[in-house]
Amino acid sequence: MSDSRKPFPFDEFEPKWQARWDSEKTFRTPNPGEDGFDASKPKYYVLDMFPYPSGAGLHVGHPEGYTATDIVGRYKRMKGFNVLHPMGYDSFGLPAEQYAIKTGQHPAITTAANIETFRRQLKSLGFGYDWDREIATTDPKYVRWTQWIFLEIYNSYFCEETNTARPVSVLETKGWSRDEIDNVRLAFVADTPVWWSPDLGTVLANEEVEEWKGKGHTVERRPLRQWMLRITKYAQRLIDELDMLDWPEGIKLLQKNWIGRSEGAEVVFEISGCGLPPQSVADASRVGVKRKVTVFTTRPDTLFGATYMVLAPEHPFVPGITTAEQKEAVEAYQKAISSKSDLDRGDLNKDKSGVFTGAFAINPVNGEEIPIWIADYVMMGYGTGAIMAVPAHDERDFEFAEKFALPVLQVVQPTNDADWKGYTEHGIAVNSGFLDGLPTAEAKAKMIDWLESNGQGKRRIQFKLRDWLFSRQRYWGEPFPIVWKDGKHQAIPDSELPLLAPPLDDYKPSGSPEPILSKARGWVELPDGSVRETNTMPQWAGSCWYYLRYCDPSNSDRFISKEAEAYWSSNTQSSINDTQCGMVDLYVGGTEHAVLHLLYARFWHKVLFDLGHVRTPEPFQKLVNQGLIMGEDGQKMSKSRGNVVNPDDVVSAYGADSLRLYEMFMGPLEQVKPWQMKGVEGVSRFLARVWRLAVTEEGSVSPKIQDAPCADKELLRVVSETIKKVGEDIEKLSFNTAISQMMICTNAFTQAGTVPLAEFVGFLKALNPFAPHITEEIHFRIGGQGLVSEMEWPTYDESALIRTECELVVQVNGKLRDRIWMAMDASEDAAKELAFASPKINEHIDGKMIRKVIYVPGKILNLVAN
RNA sequence: GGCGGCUUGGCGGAAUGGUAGACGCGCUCGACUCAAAAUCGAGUUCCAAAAGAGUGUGGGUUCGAGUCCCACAGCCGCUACCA
Repeated sequence: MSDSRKPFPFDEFEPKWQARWDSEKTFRTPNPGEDGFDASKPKYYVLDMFPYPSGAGLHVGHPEGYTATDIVGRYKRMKGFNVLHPMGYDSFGLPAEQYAIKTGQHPAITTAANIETFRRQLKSLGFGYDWDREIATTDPKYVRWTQWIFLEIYNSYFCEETNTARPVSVLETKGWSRDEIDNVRLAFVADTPVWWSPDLGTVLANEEVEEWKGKGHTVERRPLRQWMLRITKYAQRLIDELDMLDWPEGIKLLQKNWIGRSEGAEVVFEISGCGLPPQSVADASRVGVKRKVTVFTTRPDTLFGATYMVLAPEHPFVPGITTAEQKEAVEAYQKAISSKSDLDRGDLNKDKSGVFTGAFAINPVNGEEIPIWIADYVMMGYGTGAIMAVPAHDERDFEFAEKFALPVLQVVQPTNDADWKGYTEHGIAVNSGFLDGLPTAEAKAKMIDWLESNGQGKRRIQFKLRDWLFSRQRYWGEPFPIVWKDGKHQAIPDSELPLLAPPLDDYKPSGSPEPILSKARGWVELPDGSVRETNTMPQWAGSCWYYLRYCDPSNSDRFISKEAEAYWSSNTQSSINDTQCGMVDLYVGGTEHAVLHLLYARFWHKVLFDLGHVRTPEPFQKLVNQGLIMGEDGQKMSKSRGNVVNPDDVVSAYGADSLRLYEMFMGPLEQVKPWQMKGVEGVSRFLARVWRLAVTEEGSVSPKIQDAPCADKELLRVVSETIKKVGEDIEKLSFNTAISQMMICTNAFTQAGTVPLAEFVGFLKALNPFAPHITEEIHFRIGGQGLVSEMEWPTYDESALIRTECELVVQVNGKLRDRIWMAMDASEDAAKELAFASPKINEHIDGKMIRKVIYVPGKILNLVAN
């Protein structure tokens, strides 16, 4: 498109207004105590998920959420709020480092260049961020406080009595020993089997494994010494406190399922001596095997139906209990399982496999001996790594029992006519001694009582959630502020923060699990003989608290000042309910962070809450997930499909306002929707129509603009309705319908012939949050003073909305038969009279009795006749 | 397998239980133009049309259902032997 073809000169005025907002700091938000702070205004905190600054630049998904929050932020400013609307960069992490390795440049350089690109692109879209609050997680001034928060976590334990974190100093005063304290810290070191990726040179959290494997990296299971965060202590609170949040129910459920609470019981089985030859009993005692195995079950009511037991192949008791005859088979099986990649264990698991250990366990409830097997369908990582198998009422156990010809014993009677074999629902207990006749729920309770009073088990709540594997072996992350002395870890003094990674020539993966920082001997080895921790933190660390730092981004004394924390946590009425538990009023971002980022950030926030550093129990009050934007072919955008749309191209062809408006007009924010370049043209045409209302082809003020009271009642009504609806729709985040109303309003202006100035300016204000540049420019060209962005939200006269006449729909037996113009407040009798006068109505009620009349004034008259 | 979401014209999508298809795209016709583009105006669910039919399918509640309830199907996500 050549310049002369552009319907309005966005390429000239968009950069002009961006420069003006920038130089005048139009969107600067002062903190309490700073110049220009107005304490009488309520606060509104609207947050975007900050981008990871990749080399590829922004994609069209970014401006979707960012435009939505920008509209809300600009609108709330106009409505008289102190709006906190910041932006920053999640600039640590594995992708940055991989990119640096590929290009041979230091990650600090590539990261800075990428941030530069992102900043330019964000500014070119005219977002009203307070750029004075811009942060990057890699900034040493930011790292300093990430490390400080880590030390707060490190120096805390979880107090079971209060159900909160407390400083470990509490334990010191109680006389706890150093080792005892280290065992309960919220950040702790453990030797644990982890996912190690040789070509990435780092371990990965369980939840990251799939992502990187998908990108072609290899991953293997290894036991390694790692830092962990005790997030499991917060499992119950992380579930319960979801109730206070205005989040989509689907996301809440996703988190609940991830945390995976299940109620059940531990049952203790003794290992029977009968199956054990003397030498293996001796083996057992030598390796410290207790002669009891504990299983976890959610169905203690089925204990009478347990016909065998299964241990995970890695279960530590396995070597001790295996009989001499079975030893070879068991070891072969264990070896086969450990060499299997998890892919095999996952995808190719159609067939159950397992081996008999030769040992037996005694069912505590009836004294029966049942065989102990090992099988890979039992995981070491969940429950106790051992199960009682009840094949009659568990699908997996049933499949296994069928394959290995193990007995299947019914203990639950279905309540419907289903076959009892493989019946896993609740029913009535049978063949179960003292439980017989009880429904499942009661049977569970009675069995747990029995187990507890006989010392054979106890009630237990089990979570799927594992402690958070928090260390990485990479270069591009925050080093741990920890040194090791005499085999024990300790925090470095606060005065040494931030602890930055040493410069390295080579940060490529070595193929060994030794962290990359250990290569920097001069950094690692300290004069007093202690050595630095060489692991680094995962990318999540920076994104766990960035929303707090925005509140007070340049504070060098605290991660956030008490005053800033108090003000930005203060209660404003959210649009959904009146109580506020989260600091951020509105948080918009993609579903890909539904579990991990949002769970980790909630966890850190709760620790900070417990320690008295923040006053809200939750970080994010209202969460909205924007839907994915698909390619024009309806497929996910990807380079390989060649359907990627670059926002820069759209901006240069149609302007930033058109891109913003189009992304909001595509459909509901939360919905998945395909890109259509024709649609961008459509909204661009709409903006051109608005432009031509006020500006002639020569660029002067259109003569249609008349600075006189609006005499056109209908036009006045449309403008008033538009201002009303746009405001309401922004509150509901229903941007597509707000835009369609503004299109209706523009069409009304166009048809009206003259455009009354006051109404037109009101309209410009309503359009401003969506299309800030063109509205500023038009306002300027028609002689307006000041910035539209700094004006108050337009008002309208309620009386202008009132209609006196309406088109009443007349139905006969629910079918539309006629429409009648009549007074809005007409009585039912008057409406009926008009209806009976209609030939179309008479045609349908002729010769019939009117049985019932439904009249909704202004809407509908339904005659029920037969 | 489990959980969640979605299903409305040729397309993107509108519809507090009350005129289905707002608004936009596309298309058709007209105006302007030597012509085209742009722009402006009219039309556009289906059927030639009256009648009628019509919101994935089948049932139900209701004076009235795209909307509420039950069952089913298809598509898209996430998750996966969690005992």
